[in-house]
Amino acid sequence: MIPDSPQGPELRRVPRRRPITIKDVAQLSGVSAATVTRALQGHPRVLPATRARVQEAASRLGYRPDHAARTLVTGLSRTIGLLVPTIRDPYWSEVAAGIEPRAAEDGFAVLIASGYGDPVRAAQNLDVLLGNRVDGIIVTTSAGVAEPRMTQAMELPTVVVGLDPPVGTLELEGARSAPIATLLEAGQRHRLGARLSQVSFDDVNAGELAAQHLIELGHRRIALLAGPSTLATVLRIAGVRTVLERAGLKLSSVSKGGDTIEQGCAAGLELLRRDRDFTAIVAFNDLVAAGVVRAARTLGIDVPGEVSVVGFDDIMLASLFEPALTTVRAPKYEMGARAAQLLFEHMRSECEMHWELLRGSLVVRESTAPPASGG
Amino acid sequence: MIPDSPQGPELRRVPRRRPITIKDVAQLSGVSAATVTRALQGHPRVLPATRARVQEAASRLGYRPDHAARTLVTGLSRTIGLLVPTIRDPYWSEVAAGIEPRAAEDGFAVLIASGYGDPVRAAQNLDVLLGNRVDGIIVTTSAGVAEPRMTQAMELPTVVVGLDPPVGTLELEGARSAPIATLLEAGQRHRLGARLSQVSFDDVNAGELAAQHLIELGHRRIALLAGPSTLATVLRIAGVRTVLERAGLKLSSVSKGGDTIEQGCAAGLELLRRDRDFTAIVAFNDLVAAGVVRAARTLGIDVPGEVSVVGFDDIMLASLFEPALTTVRAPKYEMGARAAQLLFEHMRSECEMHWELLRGSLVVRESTAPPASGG
DNA sequence: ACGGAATGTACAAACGATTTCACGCGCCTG
DNA sequence: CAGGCGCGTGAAATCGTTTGTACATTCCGT
Repeated sequence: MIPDSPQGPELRRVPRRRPITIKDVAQLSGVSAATVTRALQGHPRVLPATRARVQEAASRLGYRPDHAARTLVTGLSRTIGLLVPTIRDPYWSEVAAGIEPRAAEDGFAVLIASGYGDPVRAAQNLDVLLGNRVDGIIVTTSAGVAEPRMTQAMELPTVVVGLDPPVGTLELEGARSAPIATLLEAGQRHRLGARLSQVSFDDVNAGELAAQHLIELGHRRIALLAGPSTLATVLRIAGVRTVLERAGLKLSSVSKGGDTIEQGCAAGLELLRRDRDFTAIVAFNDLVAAGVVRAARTLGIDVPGEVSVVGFDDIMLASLFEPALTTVRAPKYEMGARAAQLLFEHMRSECEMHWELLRGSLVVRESTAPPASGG
Repeated sequence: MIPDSPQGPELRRVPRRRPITIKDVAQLSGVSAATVTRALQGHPRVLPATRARVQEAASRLGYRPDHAARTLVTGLSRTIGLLVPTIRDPYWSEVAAGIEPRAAEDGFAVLIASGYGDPVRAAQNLDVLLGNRVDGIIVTTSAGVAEPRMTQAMELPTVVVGLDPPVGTLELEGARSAPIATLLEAGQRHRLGARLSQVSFDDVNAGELAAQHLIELGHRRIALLAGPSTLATVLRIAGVRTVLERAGLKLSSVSKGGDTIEQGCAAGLELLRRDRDFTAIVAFNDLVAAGVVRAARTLGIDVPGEVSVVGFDDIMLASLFEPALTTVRAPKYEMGARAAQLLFEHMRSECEMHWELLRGSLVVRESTAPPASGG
């Protein structure tokens, strides 16, 4: 939207030796530039002999088509943009890792930009992507893009990964169960273009899996540490509640747990110091779960002996921690791969807009066990 | 080198609505295209009034200069390439995180490619970068690029991060102390262009820091778990040896430790089961260190009570592990930032080729303590 | 043997921005 | 008062590739 800023610090015009162009190849192989293009692109109406001659010349000269020129005329950059909060976060770097090979498979490069959860920087960096004429964009909801419509207005194929629009107004306690249906409906409302899809982690199902696991172990009194005020939190809680209600139970308590190990530890300390009317804790994610475990250790409470703890995401730490954390694994890499796949289908217009939920899977490790006193 | 493959799967030519070009802005503001460029680029010889009119028109139309066209004529893409083994590795994603903001600061986008430690894929993906006309490249040594000269031949500004060329031939025991000097000399030998620099972690110093720490704690018998046959391993061992020799000591034992938590655990088990003639272990990296700790726990050996363990890198796990690992922190983010800085200086030709060593810093946590029996 | 496909190739016009050069104007200076 | 200089602007060339169209060749069937 905003016109480009001046080019910034002067870059010395590099005296690169004149690059090999298509004309050089044309000359060496004794044909026109047009034929060179067709020969190299596999156009059918080129004599095999000619094609061979051209290829020979091209590889001899080390010809490499100029991407910019090609983009200029075709309007396709063979590049996709990825906007994440920060690549430093292992969660997102794994999503990114899932995207890359799928893109490379089609010869696409991935342009990475970070939003840092800040609408201003996100918008700026998104602009860098758009300025680079990316053919499509994968953007994570928590990157900080204030207006998803921003990309839609561009009529660019877009895939949104994740499901964490800040829902500040949404009362944590108020949202008893937020069925996917209403969310889908909300998605329909936002529907501005058909070249948009979304890939999300099925938070409700994840909550259900966690709760199910604890119930099967025999726990009947379960506490929960919520995360920040995002849909992910709300949905996971909803999932937990659903399963509990089905078993005729309800959550012993719900309190703020944050989303870092320190916050988890603090919340854990507070929770565990109160008179304990629970035998298990569902933490918002693995970091919080690790924090709770640490808090328990500090208080001399055994995990899983006295309290079971289950987290979400299955970050690398989860398996290495002591005790190794039981968690609901979020298919991060797969989400990236799926997002890339959808994006390519959109770019080929082979796919209608839709919302895809990827299910997590329960990973049972050492932080959960049957309750001591049988619940 | 290899002529471009055919364009791959057909992308439907998107019926994007005609994008706003510079001509539209020119028309609306009643000037020529040339003036629009100058006005928006901050060229000095444009009447303020004209500039204002142009800017107004540009932002009203939502004009965004076409990157491809600009690249075509200027020869500069305002994009840098980054080649890492895989972005999935938190180590490299942190390096990448250090690069991005520096690039964004100058309006540069970062194109990411993965080498997966495989020369073939690395070369392919490097080709994608080069095809995209990146203005510079940051490549990690372990990405798998067989020929560093590949980029140099292109006369592209390049910064190499890391220092792990496979040194298969190098005998682990043979390399008593590989002074940085000889490495620098080797670097000089490879010197093909002056627009190349390297940023490395000072492995020798890191080894020294680790050894120094243990000696200061009072340890006198120290064992070492080496990593894979890379320079990093050799140099760290050299650093450790230097300090030990200065104190009139020598390593109790050196054995293969691998570079994963599992390998570390296996090696740790073997090491700890032998009659223990040491009170501390220097592990190749944090993962191996964590493996050793796990092995110790398995055998009922207390860390740090009976054996101290120190690692390298300070990966996120290190601080969260129990006991939290004492380690020598590798300045990953800073290495990325520094690499980006150097690259930009190269692009502006403000900087001679050089080899920069970034020092680690000792992070004392819980896995080290004075020896029980006073060494 | 001849008209017309079918086929292979060349020519030239895009694509959208930057940049060189040239032009006209007003002002200063000798 | 005139020549020249600096300034602001426009016209046109240019970057390297793709692609629509036109031309030339070969080949077929009758």
